[in-house]
Parts: sequence; C-alpha cells; structure tokens
Amino acid sequence: MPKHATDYDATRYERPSVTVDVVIFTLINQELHVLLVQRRHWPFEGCWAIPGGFINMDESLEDAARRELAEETGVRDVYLEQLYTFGAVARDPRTRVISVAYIALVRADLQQIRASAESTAVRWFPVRTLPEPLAFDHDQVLAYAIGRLRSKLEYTTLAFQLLPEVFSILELKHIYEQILDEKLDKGNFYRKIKEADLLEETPLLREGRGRPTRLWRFRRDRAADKQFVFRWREDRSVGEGRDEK
Amino acid sequence: MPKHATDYDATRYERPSVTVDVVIFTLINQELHVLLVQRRHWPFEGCWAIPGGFINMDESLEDAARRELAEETGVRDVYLEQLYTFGAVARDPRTRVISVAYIALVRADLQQIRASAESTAVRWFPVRTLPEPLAFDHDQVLAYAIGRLRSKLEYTTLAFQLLPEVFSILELKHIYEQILDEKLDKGNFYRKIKEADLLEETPLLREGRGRPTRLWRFRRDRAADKQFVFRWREDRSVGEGRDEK
DNA sequence: TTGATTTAGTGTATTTATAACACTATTGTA
DNA sequence: TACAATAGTGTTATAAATACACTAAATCAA
Repeated sequence: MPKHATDYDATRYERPSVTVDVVIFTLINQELHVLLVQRRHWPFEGCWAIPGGFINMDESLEDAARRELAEETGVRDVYLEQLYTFGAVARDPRTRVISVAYIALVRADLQQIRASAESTAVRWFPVRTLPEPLAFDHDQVLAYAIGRLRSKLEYTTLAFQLLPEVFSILELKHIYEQILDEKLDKGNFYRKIKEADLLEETPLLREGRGRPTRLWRFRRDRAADKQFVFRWREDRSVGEGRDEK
Repeated sequence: MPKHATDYDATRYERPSVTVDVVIFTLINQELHVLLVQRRHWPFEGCWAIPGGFINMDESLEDAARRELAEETGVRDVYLEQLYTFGAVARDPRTRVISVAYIALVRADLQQIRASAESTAVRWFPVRTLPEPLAFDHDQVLAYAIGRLRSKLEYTTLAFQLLPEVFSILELKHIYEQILDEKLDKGNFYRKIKEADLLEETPLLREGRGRPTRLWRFRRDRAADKQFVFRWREDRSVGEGRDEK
C-alpha cells in the first residue's frame, strides 16, 4: 500500500534483493545445450547454477540480463525474453531474493565462455543430461524455460536465432526436433516452411556424403510483422501460468 | 555477481522496491471490466491505477498478489496468474520500483469493492472505455494483460473462471466474444465445446423471452489434465516476450 | 563404370478441422 | 394462431494436417 501514498519513506521498509538469471540456450552439434556455472561458495557450493546476478539501480531488467549475458559469454545482440519471476520466500538461504529469469538464445560458434570470480567453471550442458542437483530452485527455472521454448517455437520464428546466417532446411527441421523432442515429417516440414515464405534462397550449396543441400537465409523483414503459426502438434504444453509457492 | 559469492553482505547494496500489481478482470452485464483505483496522492494524483502494493518479506509473490486482491475486493480462491515483471528505471518517480504484475479473474457478483487509505475511489471500468491517462506505465501493463488474456483463452479453460457455477453455452460464447472482441459462429461454438467434453449437463433450465436454455456445469476434473486447444482463429497475438525499456 | 548407399527434396491421397450458413425447436405474446 | 425471439442441430465446401511413396543428385565400393 505504501506505493500509493505520498508519505512513503523509501528507507523505512525492508526490501528483498532482486536478481536477474539468464537461461542461455545454444545448439552444439545439432543438440540443444544450456550454459551453467559451477558455484565456488556456500550455499550450494560445487553445484551447477544458472548464471545471474543482482541488478543495478540504474539499469532496466533487460539491460541487467544483457549485462549478465555479456559477462558470462561475451555476446551481444542476441534474442532475449523474460521468462518468469521466481519469488518463493526461502529459495535462497542467505536472504530474500526475487529472481527475474530470462531466456537467451545464442549461437555457440560466436562466443568464448569464461569462469568468473564466483564460479569455478562454466560449461555447456546438453538439456537431456543435466547435472544433479542444481543450485537453488534452478531445476524448476530450467524446466520452465524449456517448456516455454517449446511452446513458443510453434508460433514464432525463434528457432532461427540458433542458426547461422545460412543453413539448410533439414538443419532447421533438426532444431525443431531437438527442442520439441519429437520426430517431424520431412515432406510436411518442407511444405510448411516454404509456405510461410520466411526463407530466401541463396546460390550456395553444401556438399556432403549424399546429394548436396541448398542453403537458405532467414528473411528478418517478413518475420517482424507476420505473426505466423507454425504448429506441429495439437497438444501444446502450457507456456505460462506456473505454480510455485 | 554477489549472488554467487559467500562474502556477500546483504546490507551493503542499494535495493529497488518490489511491488505486486494485480490486473483484476471480471464480467459485468456480459462485458469485460477491469478494476482500477484512483490515486489520492502524488505522483499521478487523481489518476486511475492498477491496484498493487509492496511485498512483505515473509510472503511469496503469489501470496502478495492474493493479499492485494483480498484488500481491494475481498475475494479469495480466484484464478491468479503471473503476467510479467516491469522494471524500467524511471517508471516510478519516487524510487526504483520493480513491479511483478498478475492477472486475476473474478466473478463480480461475489465481492464488494472498497476504497482504501491511498485511493479516493475504486471502480470497475469496461476495457473498451478506460480512463485516460493511467498512472505510471499502467496503460502498458493493462494492454499486455488483455493481450495475454486473449491468447490464453484460445488454449486454456480460463474463461470458465468468469462464469457462475451453472451457465448456458451461449453465455460462454459471449465471454469468448467479449475477450476476443470478435463474433463467433453459434453452430461451430456448440460443436467445439461439446467435442471438448468439458461440460456436464444439469437438469436446470433458464426461462427467458424465447426458448428456455439448458444450463451446464464446468467439469474441473477434465480441464486439469486435458491441455485442450480451443482456437477460433489462426493469427494468435503474441502472449509473451514484450519489450519495455 | 555401374550399382548400392546416402542424403536431399517433391508429390499425393486420406483424414481431420474450419467456416459459413440453412434449418429445426420451444417458448412468450399480440 | 401466427410471429417474434431465443435456443440448438445439421450439412456442405474448403482448407489444413498427416502419412508415406516417390524422384534427384551426389559418393563409395566393386
């Protein structure tokens, strides 16, 4: 209630700490990975955790997320989206901490990761084989992030954030399969992606064992206005509205 | 970064305030309304605002949202869902405030609203004719809430939260039309809702001007597991991933 | 050099969902 | 008794999703 009173004295109230955690996804060898840091100190010493840190008073939440991301991976200009805010009372044994979680999608080839003062190691983990246990409530955060990633994949162009400048249609299909964790039909995938008209053909081919494959470029202009639907199955998992407590 | 260090002194850092704002929707005369409070003091004195307040150190975010909701409307056991966290640096001229916004769906018949110390008035507004301007960035928050409501309506059973225990199928259709802001076909609606198998017939009828209408009850058991898709149009508006800054 | 293997890409038929709209049903009321 | 009003059903045309068979272009191994 103080919020709507003018006689509110900002210093009078005890306040929680606010952190920003960033779940950073990438694709390595066609497999979905997430970046985790290993904690150097108590609590959860030695456990792996989602990178994050306190916000500064002069930066927005998203700025804070970008700063954290840069500190951990050195990348800029990536896809970043707010995931959820976790605020259970005892999620951090030290003090009351409210964490605004973000999802970031980066291209693994573009960055070098590095450990920092608080972590003994930084590593990419395949989402299928995560270390156990994670620090704090980070298993929840991560599970929620993966769920969100899946549900958004079906109606946004977010998969392209994980791909290099040029790519083949079957590589794109592979990303969808990785994230959705399900096989897709090749013919139907070709048809849908062509219909969506989001790709631009390049003159490039990539040679391999079999027939060479055509390479395509993502048309960012189209993706902007076009809120297109790109669904592969009827039962969508819920994208929001989680319970904590 | 202090988050992952053990030598972190919680008192050393300046901290933002954290509030919880609750966008409370209801249906009055078959029309979607939102609850706003009129501010008594600076800043935005006299402006209408989304009800909210500071969180206590010993309550979770959702608990705080429920408390606020109870304080403003006196209701309990309603649908509540986290919407988004707004954290632009200067959104509150008094101090740095981070607001975790929630959506609540209530049945208007169940509560009496009342003004509190900080507000001169509390009122339900039809979402089509909102007062201008709203306090803080609350126009943004509200627009985002309505967008979320629309997109979730299509693949969840959330519309039932706005209805009384028993209702007619055409009343349900009316809610969909109100929230989606578009006319739906009667026959197709009947077919879809029947197929979904979420309703239980009651022996009740309601008499009116024309043919009496059958009343139905929502089957909560079905809704739980069944993540059913209840879509009425292809172009879904984006449910998350807003920009602020 | 030829045929098997491998990866790329196209075509098509069946099933299922959507959308539009015409029709029947049951009440009150002039 | 007929007509206005509201409730509810059925039918048909079109579009989308799915499954799967097919063609294409390269390498590899005899």
